[in-house]
Amino acid sequence: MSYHHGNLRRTIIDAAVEAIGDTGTATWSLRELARRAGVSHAAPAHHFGDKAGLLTAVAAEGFELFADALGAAGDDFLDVGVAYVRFAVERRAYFEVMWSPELYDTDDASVVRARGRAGEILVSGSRSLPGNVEGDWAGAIAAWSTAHGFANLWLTGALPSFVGDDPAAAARPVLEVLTRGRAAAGE
Amino acid sequence: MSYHHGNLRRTIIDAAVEAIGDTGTATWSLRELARRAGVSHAAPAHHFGDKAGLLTAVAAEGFELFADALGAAGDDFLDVGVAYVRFAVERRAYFEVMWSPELYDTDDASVVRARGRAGEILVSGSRSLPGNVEGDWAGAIAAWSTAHGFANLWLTGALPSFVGDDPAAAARPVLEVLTRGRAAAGE
DNA sequence: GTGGCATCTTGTCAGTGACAAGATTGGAGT
DNA sequence: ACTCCAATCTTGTCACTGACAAGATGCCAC
Repeated sequence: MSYHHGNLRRTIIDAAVEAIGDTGTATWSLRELARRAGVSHAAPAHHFGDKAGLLTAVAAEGFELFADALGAAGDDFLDVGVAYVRFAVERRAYFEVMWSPELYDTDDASVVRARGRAGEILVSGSRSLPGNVEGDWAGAIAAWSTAHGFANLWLTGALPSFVGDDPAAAARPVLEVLTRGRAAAGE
Repeated sequence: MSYHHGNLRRTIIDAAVEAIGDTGTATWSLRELARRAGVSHAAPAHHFGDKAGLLTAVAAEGFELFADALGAAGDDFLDVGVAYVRFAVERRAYFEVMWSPELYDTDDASVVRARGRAGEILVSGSRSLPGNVEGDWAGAIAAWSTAHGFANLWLTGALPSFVGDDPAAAARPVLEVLTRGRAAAGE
């Protein structure tokens, strides 16, 4: 092992994401990540400043991955919603950090950019809501809230067991509730 | 100040709730709460064992208050949903702890009891969903998800500013989306 | 090939959670 | 009134943490 690690920044972020996925954001330490990477206890500080700096990097990367995942789902409201839930479960660590603004710097330039990209994709997805009219913010926010709420409830383990063990399959009928009767009612 | 505080348990819980409301669950320490209560650094440990024990007490009390708030809202789905959001914002500290299972002992007897009580009220509220049929778990979970998601998005500050500054007023039209056209479509 | 700079290390400090052992006190039983 | 006991709180201690300062190393542009 040479003096310079070579890819410490990437390694530390990956270790952080893994640790967060295992036990959350509070149970590990920068020093533990440093040990795991075979590096001194102060090395991560050079790249991230402090713990909030590391989590800022995780959040920024998370929003980028999130935007990618939503974008790949297409233009249909249901598909975007399912992708929203799928991302939350499959990349749980990123998702949890992203929505914990007290943990990182929400005004960081890379965070703002990535979050903006994800937001635009979300808005364009809500346009395919049946019966959607221009400026119907209640409908768009209801769709967002439902996907976000379902994802959070799934992650906290609060949902009853009969919804099954496949989050995407369970989310679809729930999101469909938002479309029931809407087209028929001509709203 | 006598040797025995007299009401340390209550005082520590209140101080914890206040601190969580200010800056979250990670920025304060048991020792700081002890100092604030004018008590030695190890006194809280007697009542709660450790930090998780304290948060377990907060969560249990939170679910009790939550059940009270939902119960007081009546039987209408919309009113219960609005009460859900209002509780999340007005008692933010309790709400955040309640839905952070990694912070406390979710199997604690008092937690299980209080959470069960809140769950029953929630289920009975979903029965008033327009077009509700017996066993329509997608509808009930959609309602729960929407209220829960809206509350979380509000708390994280993710919602656009045009929704206003009154969470209850903003939540109502969003929750109403779930009822649009449903009765008319006879579903 | 050398100077500069990003990268990483060593050293240190106050603060933290957790535990052990001892001090204090109110109150129940007699 | 007295004793004793259990709940409550204190003091002392340990390994660990985040944060900072100062120094060592080695890659790379020139």
